Order: sequence, then structure tokens, then C-alpha cells
Amino acid sequence: MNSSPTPRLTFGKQRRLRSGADFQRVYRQRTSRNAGPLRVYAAPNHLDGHRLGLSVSRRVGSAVVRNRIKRLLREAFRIEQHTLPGTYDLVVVSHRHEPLTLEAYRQHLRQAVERLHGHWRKQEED
RNA sequence: UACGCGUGGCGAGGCGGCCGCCGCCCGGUGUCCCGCACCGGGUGGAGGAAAGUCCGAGCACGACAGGGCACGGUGGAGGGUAACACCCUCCGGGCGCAAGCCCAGGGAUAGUGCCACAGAGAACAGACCGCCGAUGGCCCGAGCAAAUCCCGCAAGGGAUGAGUCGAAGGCACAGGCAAGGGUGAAACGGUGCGGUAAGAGCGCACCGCCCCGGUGGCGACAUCGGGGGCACGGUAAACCCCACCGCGUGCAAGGCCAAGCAGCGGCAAGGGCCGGCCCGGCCCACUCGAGCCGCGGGUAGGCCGCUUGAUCCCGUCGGUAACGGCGGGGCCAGAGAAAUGGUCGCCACCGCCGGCGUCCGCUCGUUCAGGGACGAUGGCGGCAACAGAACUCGGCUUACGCCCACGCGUAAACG
RNA sequence: GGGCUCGUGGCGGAACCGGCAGACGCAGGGGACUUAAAAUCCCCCGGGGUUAAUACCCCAUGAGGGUUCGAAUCCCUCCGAGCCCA
Repeated sequence: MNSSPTPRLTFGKQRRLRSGADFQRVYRQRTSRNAGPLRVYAAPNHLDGHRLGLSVSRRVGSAVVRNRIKRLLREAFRIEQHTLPGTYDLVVVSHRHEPLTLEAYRQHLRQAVERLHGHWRKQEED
């Protein structure tokens, strides 16, 4: 059980990318990192927390498989959102693969965001 | 008990903790109010196939969805239904020992096309092998016999023998036949007896087929009687004919609001619409501003459509049934970058492994040991498969896990 | 969500109003030519069985079923690709 004074691990509408314009803004930064079967795009959003968008096309699998992957990715984001550095709008694109465990998705997500954070900090220094 | 058939049912076994998600309702806080955001509470939240998109509808728009052609679909009968290619009952045919299952199951005497290869012949067919020798012919020659010759006085006898004739026999040239062989998916009814030169519906019996009539049934059809020697190959999931049905497009339909760009061309006694053609009809014009159409350009934001419906449950009545009537009760996902998830525990259940106890129509002379059944028990693993609503229903089809229930059939067995 | 099109050897692509499947091209293998290679020419080229080898037989047009004497072709049901629409 988590006894540290972390904020609540919610994932409501304010934590999601909900329009095509949001997605286009992230894609236009052309900044992504791969991690396992995932490709994560990131753009700083200057809000009080990360936001997440998912892109899982029909090529990934059946509706059941796509649902499964998206649920696990949302759960991974929900748990990790306050331990990830910075505040970014993230878009996670899934390649075709068999669904992994929740733990695996958490590691992939954290690894990708940490790399992206490093990239953006170098951008700000330059 | 085994195998099989049919009908119906269920679709995460139950309970709980923690962290979350999407609607709606109520209260509070923030913002001037609305809306929105957040906090708290309540409540609802995937399927039997939600799937494939194979049919049928509702609904929406295209005048008011109308007639004909074209095109497409359906095809035993009667019923059910909003409708159907679905369902029910029945009829006919086929398969199965049976319970049962399957059938695009109208028309091939309206017409057209096709039937490769093989084969003699393939659609008012045909004669390769074969069968026949009745008829004609040829050979042959039992008989008759003109004529000639020889012997004899003569009667007469003998030889040759045109011809006549066709008894017996031969040939198979003409001809007859289509039974058998052979070819083929299919060869112009089948079996048997008679009949014949050989054969053949040539005749007869039975079966099949066709025609007519009676009876039963709403009907598909069944059945009985009479007649016809058979004239009528298959294919319509080939064109087609008949009967019936179908206007087109699909919620990305369509309506409203906001934002935004860039126009060009066509139309006036004409233009547009019912997306193919004709009819029939409608709208707008003839008034100088719009309208409509075509090409091009722009926007992919919000609201409505959007879930109360041929609805579900219970009871009752009608009907063989599908289903329908009546009465009572319920409201059961409505997102739009797409919600039902994650994790932990207890109890059931299943599989594997371990030891304990009891029992034994088992192996065995007995013990040990092994095996089996039952009971409680410890550990590990599993607790799902097919699969995710996207306008909504009715079906079909396909995928999948059961178990359960019920009704049957066949075979074996009954210590 | 809705509408439509197409599946034939390793690849492209014929045969599609039923009648010998795989024409033709590319790739591949063998041979000839050459010192060698390229180019050119000739032959082979789906799988299995059988055989010393040919011959021969069976299975093959995405899968399964149906109609037909006969199906790549006609009909039905699945499977898999691709395209279009606000």
C-alpha cells in the first residue's frame, strides 16, 4: 500500500487529450521515443500535470485486444503520472503486439518519458 | 452403460476490501448568472453472438414515393409476422437400422442455346462388331425338262444339258433387325412370357410414363377407375417463360448553430427534381435580384437525431404450433480520440502432487507390498473460451465454453 | 458505422457467357557459346505416390459445401487483403 503523501491517482477528463487539435499539436513537435511495442510523443503543456492520448489502430488487433491494451496503458499512466518528470502532453502509439503485463507497460512508459524529458531539458538550455 | 438424435436453458460460481472510468439525478464550492470545472452522495453501465454485414424492416432525405420498361430478388401448400430468403404445421422426394436429418422443391409438349472427349450414332439419331437368311440375288442342284448326240427296226434306254423350279444346303451382294457387345454422364421405357427368319410394345402381365374422369382435402397432394403402346433425353444456381415482391440512398442519413475560403461556368420561355429510360407529376422562375445545377475552394467545432421500443417480465385465454388477444408490473448503456478496468483476500469447484484413517466379491496359501473406493486434510496451479454496443429492431450465418434439464432412438447388459 | 472490389505456381499476370488449368513475362536450375563472365540461344520449372528413368495415378485456382456428366468459371457460407464516404 502506498503510505506516502502522494496526490490521488485519478484519470479524469482533464487528464486526457480530447480533440484532434490536441493530437496535432503534439505530433507537430516531431519528438518521440520508442519503448518496447510503444512509441511515445511528448510536448510540454505548462499545466499542473501530464495529459494522455492513445492511438491504437485496427492493425494492432481485434477490438478486444485494442481495448485490453488501452486499459492497461491508462492504468499504467494513472499510477505513474505523479512520478513522471515535467508536465507534458503525451501520445502513446501502439504497434501490433500481444498484450503485456501492467508492470511491463509501466516500465516502458516511464523509460520513454524520462528520455523525452531529457530531450526537452536540453532544448530549453540551448 | 455406450453411441447417437431433437428441444430448451446459461454465458465470468458466490461474497468482500482498496484504487479508478463513463452517463444521469441531487447537494455544495468557484466564476456576476447560465454553462463549465471540482468535491460529496445516490443510481445505471456490453453480448449470445454486441461479430460477419447475408436478408428483412423502422426512421431520415430525395415532390406527395405514383405507373410502365429495364434491372434485381423469391419459388411445394397453408399459416405466423411490420416484413423477410425467417419461423410453424403439412405435402412430395432423397438419406439413415431408427430417433430423425436434408432438399433454389414452378415451367424443358412458348421459344433459343449448349451437351467437350469417346463413340457407328447425341436429339424428329444411328449401324462398327454383331443377329437373320423370310424376300430379291449369286452359288448349288433333289425333281421336271426343250434341244443335241449315241445305242436300237421299234417301244425304249443312256450321255450332255439351255431352261424351269426352289425341296435340302451354302454366300451375305441387295435387304431385314436393333436383342446382345462396345463408347459415353446420358443411346429414344424396365422385367418376364409369348411371338419371329432374326427381332422389335409386335402382343400380353406387372412396374413406370402420358391423357381423361370420380372421390377425399382450404390446398400442396393422395387415392380409385378408365383409356393410350410410349409419341415426351439432360441442362433454367444457361438465356428465358410464369406468378409474386422490390423507387433510390443510407445516421458519415438528415436538421440547426458557429467558424472559415475564392471564385468560375451553365440556365430565361426556360431551369431543376423523382441518381437508367419513358410516362405521369412537382418545384422555382419569367419582376435583374436571387434561386438551382456543374467544377473548384474552405471547415472537420458544437447541439439535435439518440434511445419507450413490432420493448421486457408475470399471469391468463385462443391456437397442434409459429404466434396472437387481454390484465398487471418494470424502464434496462447511450460514449463520440470511444466508458465496465487494476489489485488483494475468503469460501466453493476442477486438475496434479503428498501423507492419514476406514473399507474391499482385486493380485495372493498368508504376511509385507501394490491397486481401488470413500472420508477429512496440506501444497501448487486453474477458475475460462469466443469475443466489446457506435441509429434502432426482427432473423440468418459463423466462432466459443459449458453444464444442466427434458424427451427420444439403436446396441449391449441386467450378477 | 456504412458502401464496394479482388483472391490462380516464388512474383506479376492469362484462361472467366462451364470442356486438357497454369498461356506470356520475371525470378530460379541445367546445358551451349566464352580463357572467364555478361548478353544471346536451347531445355526444365506446383506438390505427393510409384519407377532405374520415362510413362502412369492422386491432390492442387483463399477454405468448405451445392448445381452439373463435368466448376478457376455458376450459386451459397466463411476467411483474408484493398478502396471509397462526414
